Amino acid sequence: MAHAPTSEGPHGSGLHQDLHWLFARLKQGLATAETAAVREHGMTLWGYTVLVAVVEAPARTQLALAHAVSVDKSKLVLILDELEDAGLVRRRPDPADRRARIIEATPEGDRALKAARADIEAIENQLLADLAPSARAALQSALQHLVGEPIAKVEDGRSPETACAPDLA
Amino acid sequence: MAHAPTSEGPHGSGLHQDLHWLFARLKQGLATAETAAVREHGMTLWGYTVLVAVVEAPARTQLALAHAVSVDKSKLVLILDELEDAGLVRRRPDPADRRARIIEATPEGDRALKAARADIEAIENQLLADLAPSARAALQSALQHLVGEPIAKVEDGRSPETACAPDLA
DNA sequence: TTATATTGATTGTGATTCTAAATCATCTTG
DNA sequence: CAAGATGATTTAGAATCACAATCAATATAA
Repeated sequence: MAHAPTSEGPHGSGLHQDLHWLFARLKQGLATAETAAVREHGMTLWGYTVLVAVVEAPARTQLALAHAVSVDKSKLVLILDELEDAGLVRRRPDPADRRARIIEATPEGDRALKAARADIEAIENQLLADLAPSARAALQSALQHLVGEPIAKVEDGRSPETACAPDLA
Repeated sequence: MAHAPTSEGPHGSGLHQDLHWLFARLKQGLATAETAAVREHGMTLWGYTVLVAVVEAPARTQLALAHAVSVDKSKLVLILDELEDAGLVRRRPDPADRRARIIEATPEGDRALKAARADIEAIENQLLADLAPSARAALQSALQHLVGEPIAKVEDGRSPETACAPDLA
């Protein structure tokens, strides 16, 4: 595998060194590992993501929740169905607005989330294990910063906001 | 583990700080930006990825090529169809093995790839624009290192090799 | 108040996409 | 030459997704 691509030069070096590939690959690896992890706590990766949002930034409506996790509202319905069937969240009617449902984690949901989160952190810590603490911090901070950046070159009047919803699968 | 998952600061930003979310989000952002970029050169993102592999690490068989880019062989067929229809690659019968097809880039494919690659590098450079050169180098090197790491905790006898094929869409 | 429009949740639909098996031709091995 | 393996392609089925359509409830305006 250790192919030495001819004369690296300033740009193009190893086969895939572009950010997109690196991100895609790392994301995918984490996705499968974490999918397996959270399944043992009765949820899917989407469920986990939504549950985190429910616990940490409770929203008064599913619409707001959907926006918070960057998922389509119609998809959120299914995710919540799963979570509710698993007994991890409850859809409570909002007394102030009978259309809305207040989503709240059940005690069991809280417990499951804590456990799942611990597992996920373990996975991610293990991935980062070989990195020096400084490199680790630098990575985290760089990534955190980049997610805030608009990516598309805003040529005309195009909104840089479009296209951010990641599929976690 | 100096990890502060607790919701600090102004709500909304500290929500998802796990690696998986960061990677997924960054990958998605780059995916849409780069998809648009390569389309102007007559290819899709998968096509671009395959074309890079074809040029930089020519494989004697589609199977090997599929493995190189971590894509299913049946999917590679469609990707190559696109590239061939666009006149960017050629399926040449292998004189030594009439089953196999040698995939090679056409002159036009070479040109298109160079142009597309320049665009992609521009996009990625712009994304990294705000990072200090040192942080940039650190990020690149950290990511490069991480992709080599096995991710799944190898509990039983499970292979860490499984589950690496990223979907670039 | 009534009428209209907006919001929130859900359901349905069409299109897209991936995986896995089946197919066909060719090669290799016994 | 027969039997199995390999390479490319096709097909079929499932899964997923975005988008429109629907239904209920609220807000707004006349």
